[in-house]
Amino acid sequence: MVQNDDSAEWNTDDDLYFEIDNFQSSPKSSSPLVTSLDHMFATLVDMGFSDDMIARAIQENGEPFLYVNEYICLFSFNVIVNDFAGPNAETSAIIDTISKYSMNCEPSSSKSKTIDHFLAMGFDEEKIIKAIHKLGEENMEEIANALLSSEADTSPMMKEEDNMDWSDSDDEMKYSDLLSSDDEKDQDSLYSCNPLSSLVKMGFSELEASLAIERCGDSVSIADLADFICAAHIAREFDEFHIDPEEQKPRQDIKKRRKEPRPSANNQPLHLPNPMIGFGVPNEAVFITHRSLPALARAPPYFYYENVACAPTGVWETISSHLYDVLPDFVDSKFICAAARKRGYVHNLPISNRYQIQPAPKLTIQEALSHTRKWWPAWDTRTKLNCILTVHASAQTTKRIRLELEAHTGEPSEATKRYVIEQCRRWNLVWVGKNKVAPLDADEIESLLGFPKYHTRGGGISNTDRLKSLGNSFQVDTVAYHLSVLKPLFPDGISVLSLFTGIGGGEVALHHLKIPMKTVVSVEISEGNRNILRDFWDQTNQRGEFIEFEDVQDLTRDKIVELMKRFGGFDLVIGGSPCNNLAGGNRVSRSGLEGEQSSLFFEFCRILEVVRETTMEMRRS
DNA sequence: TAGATGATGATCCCTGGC
DNA sequence: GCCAGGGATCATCATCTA
Repeated sequence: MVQNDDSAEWNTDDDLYFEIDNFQSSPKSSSPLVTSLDHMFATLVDMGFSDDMIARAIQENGEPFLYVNEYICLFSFNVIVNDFAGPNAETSAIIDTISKYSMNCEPSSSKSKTIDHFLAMGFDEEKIIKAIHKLGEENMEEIANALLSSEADTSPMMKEEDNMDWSDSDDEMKYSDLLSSDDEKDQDSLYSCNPLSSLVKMGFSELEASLAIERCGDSVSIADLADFICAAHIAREFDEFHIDPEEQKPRQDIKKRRKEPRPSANNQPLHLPNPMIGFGVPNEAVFITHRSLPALARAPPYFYYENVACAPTGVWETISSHLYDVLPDFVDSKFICAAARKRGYVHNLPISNRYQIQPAPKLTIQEALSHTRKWWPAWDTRTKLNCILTVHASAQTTKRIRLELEAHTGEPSEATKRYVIEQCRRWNLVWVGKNKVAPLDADEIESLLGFPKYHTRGGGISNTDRLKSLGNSFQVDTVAYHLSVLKPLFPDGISVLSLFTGIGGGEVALHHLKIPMKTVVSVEISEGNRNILRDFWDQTNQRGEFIEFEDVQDLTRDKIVELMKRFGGFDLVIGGSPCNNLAGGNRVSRSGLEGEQSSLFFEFCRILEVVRETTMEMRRS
């Protein structure tokens, strides 16, 4: 079982990380733990249950699991924490759970979902069905590989960056694969005669091919047209693929409720997915493991950009177009922790084999803030907090609520309940006593956002600034989930260029993932935030080199080149530029990407481009 | 003077009704 | 398909207070 004990803080549980780390770095070891788990897993597979069902059943019975490398590793925390209690102790309960899944499973729903998924990617239905029949519908990745292989002759640009052998530790090999652009040129010349017929031959429908040509113009390459169609497929998957099968209805029954978004420069409107789980979150059984990354985005280094999802119309289209047309991974952190945080992440990271750092965050307010549980009235049914902002409720607000509640001797009136709930939602209030609500304090926010306890405490930063910095930060568990794919790629450590570092959410995520940081060049305007990160660096005994800059504009081309030559380049450029002019909470200057602060996004693009160019030059020489 | 407090809408999206 | 209503949102700024 995952420990409920609050003492299991990130910063004090190094032993636990050590065990996880060892387990992941040698997944094929013959330790009793792995042997037993492998045996149980193999036995259940032999019994005809799918990997997914087994994993879900084990999770439901209290055994979290991790996706490691190319296969699922079952992982028992009580084994580690309590010195191997034995995975077989709950095997019968797990089998019972799987049996229920099997009995309750609607074959058509899951299979149609798998078929729909690959249909949306443009594969032939007959081939999909054959692949599912041969490999099992739950083996999404193998099905995708099989389909890609079968399509290779007719659809060369469908090769996926995720199909690379990530276990290969030779970075040069991986990047050379990424950098290979000759294939792109060849395929363009191959299909340059008639774009429409070429796209149809590649398996796209005539309608979507002609639509792509109409949208993009007939002068663009076949590869770009194919990328456009694939991008549209993925965007559609955001809206449809993740819908609960129980709620999924025929397309003609879905009411069109949204206004048509303003088209972007490349005529590609972006939708926020509902539910907002992007390419997948840890607790969802279904997630996308492959995507078509535009050729331009495949060049090193890896980049990871974050900002608020609910930005003014057209902003994400602009961001995407400036970051090599990579589609944002829109994720609401409420699927990963107890607080909502709707963010868009544009990155060129692989998306398969992600895993969550353990122990996983608590998913409900009552679990995450257990000290509030006994005061929580039954009529306040909230289980998730709203987004943690930079401002919090005034004492007047909580006083008004207390007086309103104290006016009733028993159960409050319905009007009072409505008022209190509305205020609680608006200001993210939690129950701290009888008739007493309070805003979250900084310590609680640190915990909810996945930071080590007291991460922002001390160092001369005021409480107000502490709350402001936290409100502007990453949700560490969400970012760590995305960055987890880097773990097998950089076993010897990673060099990071961290822009708009804030209080170091990216660095904390890498530390939690136990990815050694060889170099961190950090750029952060706030002195208080720089102090916080420097303290973190010292307190966690980092051995790498740590360099700070105050302003992104100090990172001139010459400076970047100098730093890259000194450190051998950067493996990851990470950052979330200011959202001040994008955030809904801004009543004064929500002026979009052209705003005073948010226009710094273009500095992120400038610096990333210099790093990419310099990386190319360094690899050529 | 630094830090804390409290009042200040706009925008986007979803829901539900017609 | 349209529209009104409501919920949610990495905030800003003037004023107060110690």
